[in-house]
This record gives sequence, C-alpha cells and structure tokens, in this order.
Amino acid sequence: MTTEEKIIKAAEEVFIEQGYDGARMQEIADRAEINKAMLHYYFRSKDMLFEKIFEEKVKVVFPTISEQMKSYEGFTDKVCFFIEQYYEILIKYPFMPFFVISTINRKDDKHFIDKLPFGFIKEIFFESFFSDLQSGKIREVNPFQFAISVMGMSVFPFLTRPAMKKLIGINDEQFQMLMQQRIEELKNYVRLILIPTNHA
Amino acid sequence: MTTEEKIIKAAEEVFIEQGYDGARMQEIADRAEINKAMLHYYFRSKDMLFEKIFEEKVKVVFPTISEQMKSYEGFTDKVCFFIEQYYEILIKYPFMPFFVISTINRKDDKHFIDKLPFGFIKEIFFESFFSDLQSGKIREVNPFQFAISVMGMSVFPFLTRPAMKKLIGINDEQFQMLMQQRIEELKNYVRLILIPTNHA
DNA sequence: AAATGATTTAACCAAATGGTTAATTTTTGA
DNA sequence: TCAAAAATTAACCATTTGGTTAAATCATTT
Repeated sequence: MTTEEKIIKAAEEVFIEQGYDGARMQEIADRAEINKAMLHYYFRSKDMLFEKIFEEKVKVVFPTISEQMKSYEGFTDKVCFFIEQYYEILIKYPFMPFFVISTINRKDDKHFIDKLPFGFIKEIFFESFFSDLQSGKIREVNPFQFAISVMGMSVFPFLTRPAMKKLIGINDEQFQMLMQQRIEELKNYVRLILIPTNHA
Repeated sequence: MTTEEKIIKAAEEVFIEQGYDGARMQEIADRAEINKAMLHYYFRSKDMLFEKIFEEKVKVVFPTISEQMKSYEGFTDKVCFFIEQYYEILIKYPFMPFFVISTINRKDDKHFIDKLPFGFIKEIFFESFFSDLQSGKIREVNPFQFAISVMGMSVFPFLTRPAMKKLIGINDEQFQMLMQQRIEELKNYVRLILIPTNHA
C-alpha cells in the first residue's frame, strides 16, 4: 500500500465521519500512520485533499447504473431496478448519503453541487416516463416530484441511521437487515403509485 | 430586544447555516452586535449555547401536531393531515431538516438523538394503524417502513435544496412553490399506497 | 448621592490547527 | 558506486479559536 493510498483511505474515513470542518489533518495523518507533512506533500492542502476524496466517492455513489438500466423497457421496471441497484450501494456505504448531503450544504463552498452527476438521474427518471404515460401504462404523476420521492424514500433512513436505530431499538446488523427488506417494500410502493388500477 | 434574545437569534442563524463545527463564536457575537464575552456570560460555552439552540429549534420542528391529529379517525387521513401540517413548518423553516440531521450525525456527540421527540412519531404512525389494517381499510404495509418513507419523501427535498434548485434550475421562490404543490402529490401517493383497490 | 449588583468591554491567553521548512533518509538510474 | 531526485521527518510558524479576566459602565435601591 503506497503512502498516497494510505492517505486516501484515512482521509476518506475521517472526512466521512467528521465532515470537512470536523476533520483534522493530524488525525488523517495518524490514521494513515504517516507524517502530517506528507498530506501536504501529496495533496497540497486540506481543501484539495477533500476535493479529491469527494470526487472519488461521488463516483461510487452514483455509478453507472444507467448502463444496465437501459435493458429495462418500462418506466416502472426501471425505477424498481434502480432501487435494487441503489440499495446494494447504500447498504455497502451507509455513510455516503450524509457525507454527500453535508458537503453540498456547506455554506461557503457550494461548488460541489456541480460535481454531482445529474445527467444520470434525469436519464433514469425521465427517459421512458413520457412514453409510458402516453400509452397509459403509468398514472399521471409529476415526474419531478416522483423522482424526489423515490430518492427520498431510498436515502432517508441512511441519513437518520443513528436516530432510526434508537427509535426502533436496533443495532447495525439489524439495521442492515431492515434495509434489505426495505427494497421489496419500496418497489411495492412504486408499483402501487405508478401502475393504474384496471377498471374492468 | 434583550442581549440574550439577540444572542439566540444570531446563534440560531450561524449554527443553522454553518453547523456546530463551522460556527464561530466571534461571528455569532458580530451578528448579535455584542461583545464576544457576553456569549460566555450568558451561556458559558459554545456547547451549552448550541444545546440551547438545538432544544429550542427541535420544539419548532416537532410541534404538537399530534394534538390536532387526534381529530382524524382513519390512518390514511391522519398521515395526510400530518403531511399538510409538516409541510407548513418545513416551508417556513427549510433549513431545519439539515440542521437536525447534521446534529444527530455528529461523531463525538450522539446524545442529541435523545432530544428528539420520538413519541410524537410513534403516536402518529402506529396508533390507528393496526385497527385500520384489521378492518381492511388499508393495505398490508410494514408500518416502520411506511413511516420512514413518508418522512423521507417529505423531508428529502429540503435536505438537498441546493442540489434540487440546480437540478431543476429554479430559485428560492420557485422552490417554495414546488414544495407547496408537493403536498397534494404526496397525499396522493399515500392514498395510492394505503387504500386497497376494491375488486368489485 | 452612594453603594451594590448586574452588565458590558477590551485586552489577553493557551491550545489547536493548517501549513511550511530545512534537514535527513530512501530510491533511482547512469 | 555514487550523485541526483524523490520521499519522509521533526521542528517550527502564523493564525485562529474558544475561553478568561479585570476593569469599566449601567441600573437599582436605599
């Protein structure tokens, strides 16, 4: 493991746990078991190190689901598949949503928003939406609002994990199980919302 | 306006905008137009000042909706009413959700979770749930998962406001309008999920 | 008006923090 | 083998930050 890799691994941990403001360069150095000067030697400043980590991590959270997505024809199926794939990632990286959201909400530095791959979301949620709407395969919902809802339902428990765990009284393992079950539940909700009732 | 009130107002602003770590005592003093020593005179330390603000603000975000909630009989109606009331508060205080979530996610200090009024949520979502389920008035959904979903759909756009605005390309005013429209959309989703289709 | 207590201020402090530097060790390539 | 380049370290630095203090001002009561 090279020094650079050690730094990135440690920086990931610390930034994700503590956020930009809470993170300390010394702590990153300690966890990487290297001299603090190395951080600046490899990444110049705290800002540039953070930037690097954020870009790297965003690539993980918003992966190229869209590729596989194309094999699904209908909008409903696409959304359901998205939930499945997204949850696989979320369960693997449960701290990611809070990291991303706390970063894009930083008062002074709003430029991180531009690093989010919006195209990806648009592709998933709007591509087959209108054709399915016209052919009557889905109900008349607002695509924006619906997209926000699916994202919100998916991500919210991960943003409130500490509170969730306390509210329901569970540990990390049980939380993970609950999230696993949640996939089917959410897919069910999506179908109930989208698929019209056939008044035979 | 007393000095104490000036401090609280300024501290609210700064803590909500910058978070605990990002907030500076000097900036709070500047905005309140008082000497920094007054902050410690009235609230001893940054921690105690923050505690005060958090407690105060939580009372606003989780108000006594539950009282009015009781006049609604059915579970579906209760949830719809909750969304209405909750959105009134959210539109008024759009920064609150991020403030609360970033606080309960603080690594070192997880005790803020205990200050959240969980009872309130339980009351709303579980009280009439089971009776309505047994009488067949609502579909068989998991009450936990459903509660998380409603909360998530409601709160998510406020957590991602800066990104939302950029994604859809709107300003603050338009965002507020979008959220106003969202109330009906969400109530619709809730009904579609909960109310069973009558197979006549 | 004087004494008392509460409030406010300016100056100060120690610790922490991001960042630098000059010297040292390790690696590399001719 | 040896010099140049790259990597690493310890010590250091300027600034910022939460917090303190002692003196000054203001308000209240007698």
